[in-house]
Amino acid sequence: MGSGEIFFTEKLLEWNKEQNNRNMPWKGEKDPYRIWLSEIILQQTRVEQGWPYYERFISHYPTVQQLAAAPEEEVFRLWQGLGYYARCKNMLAAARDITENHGGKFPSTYEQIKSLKGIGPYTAAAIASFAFNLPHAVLDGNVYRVLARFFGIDTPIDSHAGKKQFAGLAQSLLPTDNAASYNQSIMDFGAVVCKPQQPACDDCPLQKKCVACHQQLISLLPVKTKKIQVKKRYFNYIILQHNDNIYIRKRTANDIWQNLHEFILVETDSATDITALQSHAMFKQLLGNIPFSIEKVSAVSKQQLTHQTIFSQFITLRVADLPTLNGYIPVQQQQLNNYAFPKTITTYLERNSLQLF
DNA sequence: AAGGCGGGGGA
DNA sequence: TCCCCAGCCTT
Repeated sequence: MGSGEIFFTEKLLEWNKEQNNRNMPWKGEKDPYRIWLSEIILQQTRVEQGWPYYERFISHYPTVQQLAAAPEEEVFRLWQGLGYYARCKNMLAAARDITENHGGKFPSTYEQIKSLKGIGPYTAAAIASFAFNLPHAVLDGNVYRVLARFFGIDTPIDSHAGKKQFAGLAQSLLPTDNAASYNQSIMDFGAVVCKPQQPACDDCPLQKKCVACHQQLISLLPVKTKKIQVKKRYFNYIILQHNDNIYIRKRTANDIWQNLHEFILVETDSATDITALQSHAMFKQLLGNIPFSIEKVSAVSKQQLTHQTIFSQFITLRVADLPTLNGYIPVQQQQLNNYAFPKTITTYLERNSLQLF
């Protein structure tokens, strides 16, 4: 280990001891179940956003056995609004795996932890170090940024070479007898001091040897190469009502919002008004032979996702008879809150008092 | 190796 | 608008 590396680790631990006042409910937690829950919730998610979800899950499911025994729909309802819903599905699968195949005891080696669904290198290292003090360095967005800046590394962090390089460096910096504390420190440091925008370099205890700070590279590091393409989609949701029944289905396609529910969807490749929509093939296929009256047409709402812009419009139709619609089931309006919906739909439901949340 | 997957906050 | 957030899985 060079002098820069020793300086880095020592100063970081010192900062943690003397200046780090970041507080979170899972910090210092030793129960691997609770640590795991927090880590899954926090994947690609800001602490402030995940915090209330963590509290809710712990309160509903204090143990992994209780989570494993929960109905899937109930768990998705608790996850509703948090995004990246595959995490929820995988989390439940892992909970059931632990209760069924690990005797209800959370696995305690890095490899066993990492083999659980939804747990990759970062989460495995976090659980292994926090719960069991095993010497595995975490490598998350914070760590990439702190290391790239301090050591002046411009290898793209979203490349294979970059991942390998940063993983090796991170591991070499880890004090193997103090993994939990060190891992917590570097992430807190990245979140509080070495922030993405306007880092607090003036108060930074690492500044003396920080390459980015000395070479004016703060805003250039870390380097990312991939740029995402945002595509536009137009969702026309038919809220088909018969008395107090509304038709919904679970999304199963290889697409966004998998395992969440939605109304009758007619997706079009451009903005479409109600008249044009009625001649759309999908509309005719679903509703062509059913007499209906148009009750309400909403304004178009826009939801910006990372990789898609969703324009959605809600059209309320009323029918006199209870039709059979391929793939959709009628649900009583009061029962809608038993199902998980994507944000764009819950927002509509709230605004139109169709459901109490 | 690359692309897909949510939602929200801040610049 | 764009970027980032305690990343992971699939192809």
